[in-house]
Amino acid sequence: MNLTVAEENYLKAIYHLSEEGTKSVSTNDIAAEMKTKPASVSDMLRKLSEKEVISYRKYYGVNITPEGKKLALQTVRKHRLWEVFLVEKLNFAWDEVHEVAEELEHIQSPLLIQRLDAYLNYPKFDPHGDPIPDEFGDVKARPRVPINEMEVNQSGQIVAVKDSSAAFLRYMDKVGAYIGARVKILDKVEFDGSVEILVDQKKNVFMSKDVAANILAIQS
Amino acid sequence: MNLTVAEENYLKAIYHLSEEGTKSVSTNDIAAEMKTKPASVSDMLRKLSEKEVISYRKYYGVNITPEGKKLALQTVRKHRLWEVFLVEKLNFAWDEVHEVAEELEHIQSPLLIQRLDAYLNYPKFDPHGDPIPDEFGDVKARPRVPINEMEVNQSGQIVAVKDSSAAFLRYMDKVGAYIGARVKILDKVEFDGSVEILVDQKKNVFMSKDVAANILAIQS
DNA sequence: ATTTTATTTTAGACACCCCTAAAATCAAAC
DNA sequence: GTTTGATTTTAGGGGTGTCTAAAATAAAAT
Ligand SMILES: [Mn+2]
Ligand SMILES: [Mn+2]
Ligand SMILES: [Mn+2]
Ligand SMILES: [Mn+2]
Repeated sequence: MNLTVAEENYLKAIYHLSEEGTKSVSTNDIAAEMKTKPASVSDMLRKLSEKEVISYRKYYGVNITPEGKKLALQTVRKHRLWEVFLVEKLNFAWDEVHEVAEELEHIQSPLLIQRLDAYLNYPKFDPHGDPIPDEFGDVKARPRVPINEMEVNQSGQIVAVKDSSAAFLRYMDKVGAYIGARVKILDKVEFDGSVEILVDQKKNVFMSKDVAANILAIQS
Repeated sequence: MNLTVAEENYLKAIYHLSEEGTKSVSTNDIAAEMKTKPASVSDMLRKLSEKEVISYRKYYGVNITPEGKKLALQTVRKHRLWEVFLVEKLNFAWDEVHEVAEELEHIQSPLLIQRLDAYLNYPKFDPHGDPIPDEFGDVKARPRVPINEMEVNQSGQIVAVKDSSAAFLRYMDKVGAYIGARVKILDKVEFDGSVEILVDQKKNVFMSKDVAANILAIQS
């Protein structure tokens, strides 16, 4: 099955939205994710459905098929490998890679990806801590907890961010919260869920629940 | 001026054809180069003309404008830098890079190209010996002579190939004629222009005029 | 059960890029 | 100068992907 660039982008979005919840994905959600209008989404859903990468009942939302998931994971794999390349080899900051990877992920060349993977030494995670699927689409999932759900006095290690936007990543840089940093929950405010944490054993940071929910850690 | 991928490809083709001769470029030549139909070319010429990257009088062929040349050279620069990357870093053979570079050259990111250039140590030539324009579009031209135009007993060094097709490059590999190899003209057949050469001071190779015309050398 | 509201789909339109077939134009031969 | 032949353009149409406005449908409220 050959997909166009637009189809690949839609399918990847549908895959990501599918992973978030267990229910089928709505037209509006896809439109929001893709920054297009629902009418455009309906049109695309018909095409993706014809190519049998999604299953689709009008008005009742979308489910990705096994074939569709496999294709989406290939795109995710390419996206994340390119992100690693940009950061590790070309010295991009982790908040500068997303847009470029969004283009690079559509280059069609199995050899290229195979060689890139080898060149990068078969990385397992991208610069944002997200797992890189292998060539068969298998993902090594790590248990990850948003730090606002950790208990006071618990320690852990930051392994990923949920939000990879440049704005959020720059905030992470600002407070010294990099992937791999140790964190300890010092205090939680019951009222609004905000937390105070110790980052990297040296810096106290106070953050809202919304921010904390985007920082994922393994507890230790 | 923003060009679509198709427009970039056409403009690059027009640039290459312009460099070959001094006359303006014909619709048919562009169609042949782009492997499309003349009707499609006419359509595209109208668009490129509106964007003022070519000057175009109906029925009288095309000339590239200074602005168009600058844009074409940016695409050429990206194409050749990616080719170097593929060969030097990802161990592609020089006959495997063209198709992939044809896609990679359209990635939009000035930072990416600047970093790639630095990462590759500011290469001056691509794997086929073609010069890489700098960021301002300046090209360092080398004097290059097709080896069928060299005299008997003259020596030189292969610096480029005119034809970069996989088939021709594999022939080059087969006869041991790599970029940088020394060559000496041993004999020329008046009748059909074919030549016998000594490659790399060790291998005698007999080739047709057509083949020899695609191997470019500096005389020494 | 009916009305209201939110969501989703369809209709119609436009930009892009390609095609075939037909018409227009240029250049060469007579 | 007129005819002929090659080249080029235009006309018309198909596929992709987007949009706005209107219609259809589902879900929620009464
Ligand atoms: Mn993308
Ligand atoms: Mn990422
Ligand atoms: Mn290209
Ligand atoms: Mn080249």
